[in-house]
Amino acid sequence: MSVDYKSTVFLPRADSFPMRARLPQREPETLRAWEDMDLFAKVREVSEGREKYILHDGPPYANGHLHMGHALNKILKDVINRGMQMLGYDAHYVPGWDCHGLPIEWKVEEGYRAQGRDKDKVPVTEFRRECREFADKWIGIQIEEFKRLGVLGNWEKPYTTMSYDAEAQIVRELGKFLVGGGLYRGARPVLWSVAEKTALADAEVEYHDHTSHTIWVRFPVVQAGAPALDGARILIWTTTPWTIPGNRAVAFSPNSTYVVIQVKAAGENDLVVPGERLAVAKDLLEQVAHDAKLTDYEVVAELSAAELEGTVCAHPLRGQGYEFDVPVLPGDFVTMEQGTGFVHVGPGHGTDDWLLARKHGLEIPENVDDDSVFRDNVPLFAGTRIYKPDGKEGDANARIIEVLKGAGALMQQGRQRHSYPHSWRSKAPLIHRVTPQWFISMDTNGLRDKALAAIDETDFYPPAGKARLRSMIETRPDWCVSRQRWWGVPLPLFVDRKTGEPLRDPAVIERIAQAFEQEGGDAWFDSDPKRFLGDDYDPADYEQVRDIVEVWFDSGSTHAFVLEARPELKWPASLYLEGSDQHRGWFHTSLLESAGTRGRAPFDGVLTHGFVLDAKGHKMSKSLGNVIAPQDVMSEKGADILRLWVVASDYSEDLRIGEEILRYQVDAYRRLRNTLRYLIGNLADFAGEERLPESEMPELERWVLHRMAELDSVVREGCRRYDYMTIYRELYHFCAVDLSAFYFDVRKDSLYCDRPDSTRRRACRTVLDKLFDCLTAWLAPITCFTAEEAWWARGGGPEESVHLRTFPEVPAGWRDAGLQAKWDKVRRVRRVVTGALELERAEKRIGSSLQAHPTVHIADSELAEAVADVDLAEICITSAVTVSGEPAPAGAFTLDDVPGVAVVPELAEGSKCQRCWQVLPDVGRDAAAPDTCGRCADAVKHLGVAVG
RNA sequence: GGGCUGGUAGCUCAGCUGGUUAGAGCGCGCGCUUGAUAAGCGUGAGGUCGCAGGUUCAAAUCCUGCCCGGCCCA
Repeated sequence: MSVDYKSTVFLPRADSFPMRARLPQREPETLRAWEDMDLFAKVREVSEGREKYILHDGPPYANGHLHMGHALNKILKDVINRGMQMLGYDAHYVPGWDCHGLPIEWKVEEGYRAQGRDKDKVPVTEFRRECREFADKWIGIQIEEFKRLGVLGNWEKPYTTMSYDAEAQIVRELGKFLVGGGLYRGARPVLWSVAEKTALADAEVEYHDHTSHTIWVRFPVVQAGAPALDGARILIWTTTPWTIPGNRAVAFSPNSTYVVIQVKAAGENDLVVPGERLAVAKDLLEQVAHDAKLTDYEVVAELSAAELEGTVCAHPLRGQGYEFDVPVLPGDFVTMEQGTGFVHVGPGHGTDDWLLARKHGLEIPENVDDDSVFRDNVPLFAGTRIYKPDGKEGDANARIIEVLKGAGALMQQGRQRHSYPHSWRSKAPLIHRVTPQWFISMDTNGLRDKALAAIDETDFYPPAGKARLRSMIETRPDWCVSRQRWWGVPLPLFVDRKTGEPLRDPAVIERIAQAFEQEGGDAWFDSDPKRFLGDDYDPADYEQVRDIVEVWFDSGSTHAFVLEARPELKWPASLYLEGSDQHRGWFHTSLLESAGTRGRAPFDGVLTHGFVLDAKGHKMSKSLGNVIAPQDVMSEKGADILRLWVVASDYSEDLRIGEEILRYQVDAYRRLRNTLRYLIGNLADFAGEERLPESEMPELERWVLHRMAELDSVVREGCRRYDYMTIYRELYHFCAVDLSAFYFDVRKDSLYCDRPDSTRRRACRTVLDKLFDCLTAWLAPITCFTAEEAWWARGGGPEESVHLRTFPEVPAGWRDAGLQAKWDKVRRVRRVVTGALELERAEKRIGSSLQAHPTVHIADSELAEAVADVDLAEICITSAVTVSGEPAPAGAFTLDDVPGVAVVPELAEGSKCQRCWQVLPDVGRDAAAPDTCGRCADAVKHLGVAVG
């Protein structure tokens, strides 16, 4: 009997964009399509001549698979690049890799050990070749992994620090410091790995717990600064007995008070002599007495720090080869946390010590050799060893303790577990020792000041990065750029055998650079020195340095051999973007390198992101089993999910990731995808002629346009400020709350049932078309795969890829604050209606809201005015609404936060239209379309559909 | 141990220079729809704003200490 009108309803058709996204399968297909069309080249083509935006890639290290930190870093870079590109810039992104250095060298050595080969019997260049191959292999792997994340860049021509041109330029950069006098050879304490026989960079050091000897040693006063010290002994405490032979001073805190005590008795401690007088810090007296088991003592004097000045001690081993004086000096680094308040100073074994010694012109002994063995000239201890190659303790400490005991200098000994520096590779404990190393001076040529000034000229995101970098530059010591290893750029230095001075000749440097450009750094080892020295110098007069350049200088020079060398880029970079650890890493060294050679930073802006933590906010680690690999997310959920996670998170802090968090992103993704799908479905047969000028549109449409104008600002501003979290939140809210829950829901009736030529439907579809245009563009930097899929699903636009577009221009006229204010009020009234209907549903009086005909009593004049010319039935999705100015009857439905509105729900009169399901009085009047309302009957007839 | 940084509902985030019952979305519970359906709509319940003090008429917002996390450094 009843007619099936479904075929006359214009339901969305979105087969080309299914909800089942299958991202793990589809994304690789999209990638292939991009490769086939050479998307990156095309993007470059369309942006030719535009202002450049250059995000210079901080090079990841070429070993191992990507982890979540890499994924975060590269996705963030990609989102920003794409955003700037769509903002209208030419954002040419060149990825790069850091290739030299110990980790790779170590890996290759591990292979040697496994094969029983001896590294020392392999020619340097063969070893280096294997390192190069190792790096090459991992670059290839990482390229594929980065591409899978959706990262768009110049993968055809990435940069590497081991390319010949890079190695050559690194030599030239170092040459600038050399010729300018900023590079010098110095002896100063470095953290030295006995196991690897090399100095380590700060970044190569890890702190682990380590059990050390602790000793309390007495230094006899030979020249008292204050009478109370006459004949007394100064007590020091240290965890490194082996530094005692290197002692040259004792330091005290200039802000503390000290005491002299007389020992009366000591229990179970025959190393203390009753009657002797000892000087210690007042605050630490009790602790010292307890540790040294002084059972009875008396404070005989109290001394200010100033009274200590001028005091001189003897070395505790005076008479056995240690005859020099040991001055007692003020030192800011002395703390009252542990020990005695006096710190023994070994200028060769600590930075504080070294600085103090330099300040007071003390000797800086080089007591220990590469193997941590005391040299022949060290009395009593020559030949003893601090650490064995496997990191175990040698015989030095025991011997020193024994000798101190014999000399009556030792007062007490023990052990303490504490944090201690270790090598990141061998995990062996390190020592501080002075070695001849090459340094870039922070002060020659005003490098520190230049760098600090450059920081002030730089924009930091978030701003806190500025202070962080600044404080590091302010306090850092000279930059040690030499390493005693094989895999790196050779230090291009010849040292005059007579003077010990390096040859500072630009021509020599340039000859070295030329050779490296042709053959790479291997040329250094393969060539006769004459090749570099030319005819001007006699090779016999010079020693060729065999050290290599530390890797941070390599990466600090990328701006020179990438940004300056490639005409398609620009110097300085628009932005450097890395994790917050790079304040001491790449940001830091790039700044120093560039400030030293070019007088300014190689970047206009610096952006730092936090670290990826697990769901509970803890560091990811294999041992905790809380590691989430990007490859797994990729194969289970898809890159767009990971990309959503990145932009939904506040990258300025640490980011958490976990199963629940990812599931949340999957849900969010589905919502966004469904929004696109709804647009595509309702625009399936949209023709350009259908478009309606904005001026002829209903207010509801113009309200959507207004919202689009707002979103446009959010997107553009967010891109400029790298604030994607806000973009994401606003976009999502717009899709879920404004569109899906309101606009789409309200306009469903019109889209499905109105005549295609009706103004209302045409206006709506015009807006849907604009929405599609905007949303695909706005989402393109974020969900790059899905935005493209949607773009293609509609048959594509004028551009063959969504990524060739820029953000659509949104006419300023779309903004209408008055309309916004009015429709906010309309929606407030709507909420009261939907609330009332919910009660009706609970009471089972209605199911669909179309069954209702509420009466809305509005006492609030502003709300009444807002609603006056609005079809509330349409907006509330009911079949009818009666608006009344009469006072509401008792029991009418109200909401506390919408005063002045009361709703009395009733059932709609009439019968249900079989086409639009509204309940209307005029259903069934037109025999040509039985059981339909007037609007639908007209639509059906217009369609010319045979009914019945 | 030091510097920097953070700790707001189950989750991701808003809450500006202190001022009514701390917000949003998601998730969850309940209901509707079954013509966005591996969808959509409505609605409800969730928070001692890390803890403890203090300043103030008033603090999630300011101060101090502590606890827990992170980065960097020693």
